[in-house]
Amino acid sequence: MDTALTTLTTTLKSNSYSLTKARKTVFLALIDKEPQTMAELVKAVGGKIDRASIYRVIALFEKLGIVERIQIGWKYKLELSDVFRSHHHHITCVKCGRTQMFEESKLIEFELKQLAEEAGFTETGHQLELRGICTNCQ
Amino acid sequence: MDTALTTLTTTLKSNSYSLTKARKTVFLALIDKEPQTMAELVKAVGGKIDRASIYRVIALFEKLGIVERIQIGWKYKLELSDVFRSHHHHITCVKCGRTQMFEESKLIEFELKQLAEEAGFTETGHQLELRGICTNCQ
DNA sequence: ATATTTGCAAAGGCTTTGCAACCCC
DNA sequence: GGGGTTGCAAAGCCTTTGCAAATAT
Repeated sequence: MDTALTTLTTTLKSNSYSLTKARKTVFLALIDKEPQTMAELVKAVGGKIDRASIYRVIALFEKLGIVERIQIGWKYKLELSDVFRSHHHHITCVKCGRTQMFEESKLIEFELKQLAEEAGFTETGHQLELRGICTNCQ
Repeated sequence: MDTALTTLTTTLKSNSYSLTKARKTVFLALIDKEPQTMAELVKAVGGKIDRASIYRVIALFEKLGIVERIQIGWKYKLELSDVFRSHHHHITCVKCGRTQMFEESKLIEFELKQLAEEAGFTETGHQLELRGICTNCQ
């Protein structure tokens, strides 16, 4: 986590942004946590940081690749990007709504790159969202 | 397209819903079209159908599996589901924003099912969103 | 005929914006 | 000190909801 803060500072500095109280607070609220909705994030740091600033910090973090917006159904949640966590995706139970992460296989990653190429694109990233029924709900 | 309308009617009827003017109009605005945002859809049929009704029709169509909400970045667009179009996904150019569809491979589909199983889930569906740079923008 | 569906208008959320005060380097 | 940032309040979207009128079978 100390390393993480250093990485954050470096990323900000190298893009000519400063490490402010708001940015640090939002970052700490995201680290080592499950993906959060904006509402949850606002609840978590709302007392300290203004709603509008949270939105601005998240927008900046997304631009700098610090945060990723992942889709859960038609809503989205926020989590730190692959720089701070290993590359993964999520599967959500359509019955109970529980979300769980899983590592992606190298094979699929390779194939996705290939698919993109066949379509005439150079892949720069992807998002994968699985839906299913979890063990408890079967 | 005549077949499509028949399928629509059947799907509605078998769920005890009727084929109304609003539902037919929205359906026709979606058929054989690129994925549309809600705003575009409203613009397309807005003169004829009220905004609120369009939302209600889309909600119903989603529930019945007639329409799918696909993610493009952090927005969503609407298109007819696999029942009316073959199963596919989209790739979006991060530079020019153009979205293109591509067929998914059986291999990937199989692997996704497997991944879900390893996580303890029975897969019921998935969404895949690729980002990349298209030929024109390279 | 009557249960469903629509249009209208209004409310509810979420997100963005302008601007003065404030903070970081 | 001075430009980048924040908080506040207000505005802007997008989406949902209640209800009376219109429609489908």
